[in-house]
Amino acid sequence: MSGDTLSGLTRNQTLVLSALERAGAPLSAYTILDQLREEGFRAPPQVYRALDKLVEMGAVHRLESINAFVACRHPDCEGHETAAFAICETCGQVRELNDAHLAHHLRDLAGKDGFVVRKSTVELRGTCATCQAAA
Amino acid sequence: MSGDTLSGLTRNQTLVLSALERAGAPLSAYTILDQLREEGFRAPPQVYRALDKLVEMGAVHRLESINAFVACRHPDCEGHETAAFAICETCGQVRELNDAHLAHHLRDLAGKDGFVVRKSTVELRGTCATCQAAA
DNA sequence: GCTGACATGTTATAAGATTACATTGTTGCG
DNA sequence: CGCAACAATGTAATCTTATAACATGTCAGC
Repeated sequence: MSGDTLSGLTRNQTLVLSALERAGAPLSAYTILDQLREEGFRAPPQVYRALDKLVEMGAVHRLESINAFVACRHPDCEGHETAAFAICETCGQVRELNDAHLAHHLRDLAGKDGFVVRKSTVELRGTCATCQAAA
Repeated sequence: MSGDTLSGLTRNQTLVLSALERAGAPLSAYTILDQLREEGFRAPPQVYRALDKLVEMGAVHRLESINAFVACRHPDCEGHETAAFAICETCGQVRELNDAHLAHHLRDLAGKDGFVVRKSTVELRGTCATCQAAA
């Protein structure tokens, strides 16, 4: 292997993951790119390639409904293909909801028609407790 | 009112909805645009404006995970904000799953943390029964 | 030192969505 | 009628998100 830094991550992967962990909230690929210009990043593929791998290995989730990426908080949990997310539209914070029940329920629901689920996207947009209280 | 054609839809809204109904499958905004060039469509806003209204009134759903739009098959059902979709990655067909249980479950799950859901996105990608059998 | 595999760098472009502004059309009303 | 007000439409430009294609670098093992 070549540019290892930590537990099998390459330099670019490490940088992208750190940026997401630092943010503690979802970032768009282009925001990450901007934050890593000082580290030498210059073009989108550098970010997207790292993100692809990180998503593949379960360290990062893609939030399809807002075209953004967020570091996974349960690096050791099972259901990376079936996680659900609660996205606060006020503060941008994301909570990862892990519920095996839900995954099962979805599989069953679709399965009634003979549909086989490969990947499920569950994203709830609304207001988190904190922002609710502040309103 | 101005360009009415049917039940309160304007000309452009009618054209866009017809295109989606004709397709019987999800279309991207730009595909719709291309299909409506002969009817005089020339720029994205004409499509997006119509789509916005149609989504708002529940006649069309936006599939966030594939950046596409699909005509709603249950024009009279309740849960337009909580519908779930099974999207076949082989044939492109979409099945709309309506399950009040699921909506409740999601609200409860998020609600444990005090999160209030405004809109939920549930999209399952996989293989439909037909394509499964053909494999 | 060569080679094969993988990571990286770089340019360009595709695809999706919105902003801003000009134009037209309808309606209500003096 | 004439005109103001508003809704829908048309149009150009731009912005954001994502990928394709190709060049370069790096290291392991022979």
